[in-house]
Amino acid sequence: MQRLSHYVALSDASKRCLIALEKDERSYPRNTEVYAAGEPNKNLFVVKSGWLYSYTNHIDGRRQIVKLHHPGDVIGFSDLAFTETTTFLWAADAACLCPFPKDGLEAVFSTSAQLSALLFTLAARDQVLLIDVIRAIGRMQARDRLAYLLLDIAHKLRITNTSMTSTFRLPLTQTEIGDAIGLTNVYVSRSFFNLEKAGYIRRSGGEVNILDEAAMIDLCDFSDRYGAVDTSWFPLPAN
Amino acid sequence: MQRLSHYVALSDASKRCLIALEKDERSYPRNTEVYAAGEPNKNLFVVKSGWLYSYTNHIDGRRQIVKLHHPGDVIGFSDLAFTETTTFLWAADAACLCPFPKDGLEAVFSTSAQLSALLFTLAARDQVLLIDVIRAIGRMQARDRLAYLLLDIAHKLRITNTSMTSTFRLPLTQTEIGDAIGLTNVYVSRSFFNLEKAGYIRRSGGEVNILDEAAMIDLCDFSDRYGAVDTSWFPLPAN
DNA sequence: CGGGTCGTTGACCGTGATCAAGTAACGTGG
DNA sequence: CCACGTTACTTGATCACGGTCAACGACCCG
Repeated sequence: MQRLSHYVALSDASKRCLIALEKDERSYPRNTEVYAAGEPNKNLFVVKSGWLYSYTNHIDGRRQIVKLHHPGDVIGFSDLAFTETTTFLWAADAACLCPFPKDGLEAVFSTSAQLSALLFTLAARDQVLLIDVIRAIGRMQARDRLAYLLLDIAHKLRITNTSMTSTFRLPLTQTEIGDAIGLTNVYVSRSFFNLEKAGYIRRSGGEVNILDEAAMIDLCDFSDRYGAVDTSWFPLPAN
Repeated sequence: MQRLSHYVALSDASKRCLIALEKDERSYPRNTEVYAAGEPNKNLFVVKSGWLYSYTNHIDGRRQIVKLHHPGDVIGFSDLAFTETTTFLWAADAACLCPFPKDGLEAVFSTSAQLSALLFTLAARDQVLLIDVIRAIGRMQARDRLAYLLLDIAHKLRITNTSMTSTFRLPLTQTEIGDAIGLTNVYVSRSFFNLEKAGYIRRSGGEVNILDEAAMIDLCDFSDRYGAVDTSWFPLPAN
């Protein structure tokens, strides 16, 4: 809810809707599966804390990580259209989630046009983020893909943590990073070394420090999608 | 509208909303740009006829095609969150589009919770389709990526054209196909040859015939996303 | 101390990119 | 009707990026 009111002034009705959705909560230890692909999906989840990711499996055992989830994210929009989940959800770090039933959204659409529009907009932005990933994986060399991923994470973390400078903890193994950007763990290691050697980043103890953000933005032609969203067309909060 | 009522019985209010959106129309010849990335985006478009695609440019001149658009598709959801377009839109074939202003959606959200939910669901499905592309580009070898693309197109065309068997016209150059699945035109040519040699497809005069769909589905672990969508949680059409 | 996971590094290999040449189809204008 | 230019597709030769396999060290935890 904090995260949502960041974008637009919510009406009281909208706020009541949201509070109803966040009442429950559940904890998951590090390295546990929240759900598997193909399960009936009745819930969406709001991330209260922790890092998680959604992934799919490939026939030969390889994985593709599709989305990283951080505090404030809503997980499960993309599976709304289906009765079964299409991806696996994994807690990369100890996490706390607020599950709420899919038909809780029914109440949102019926009572708050404003909130509906906002959720729709966030789903739209998710699409753009996925498109950015496609661009990175489809047309960038290894080092630039890694630069892209690091910038994306940094910018995303800055939404909720405005005090964050350019250093952040990265609780993912290099295998996981590779699964996110279509590389092997070995080449992730080499790409890290490349970025470090060039003076773009520094690593120490599970933390990454982005030293030359401007140069890295050039490498991968990065655009920040996490800033303001266009709310000009939204219905009036009156209703 | 035809396409939408395919999924759920629309209320009269919903239908009136839709008709208002489709009143205008505009034609584009083959190989023309509808809009460029970075333009102010005021409109969404419904495709009445033709093939189009959205793409992004990369620094070194390479392109990444991100979505193919066919009759019945709504173009522009993904850019709702932004005041400027994030991709280019190109008519790969003579096309006819119905533009409608972004704030036309405001009316939808205010008057029809049902229609809002449906549009939301379709946007959600689009996300899953993008995830499928990420999986293909990130973790499949060339031949399987092409198999994936062909299957995706075939299944999509079958939504609106139920009589379609397994043969369809493919009005894209091999360079464009490569831009869609992260390959060069040369390797697209070779991958086509592979699929043909293996007896999976046959080509003639701009048409593709899928001979062994089951085998191709195995190659790329394909799932059809275009069938039914889950409408069970939708608000009642009463309002 | 032993076992496990994770990251790093080296050697080698293969997929797909790159470069280039050749062919076919098509539209244009003389 | 042919000459011409353009675009698309194919095919061959070569190359390089990143995959694969393997070994080793660091670290953590029991």
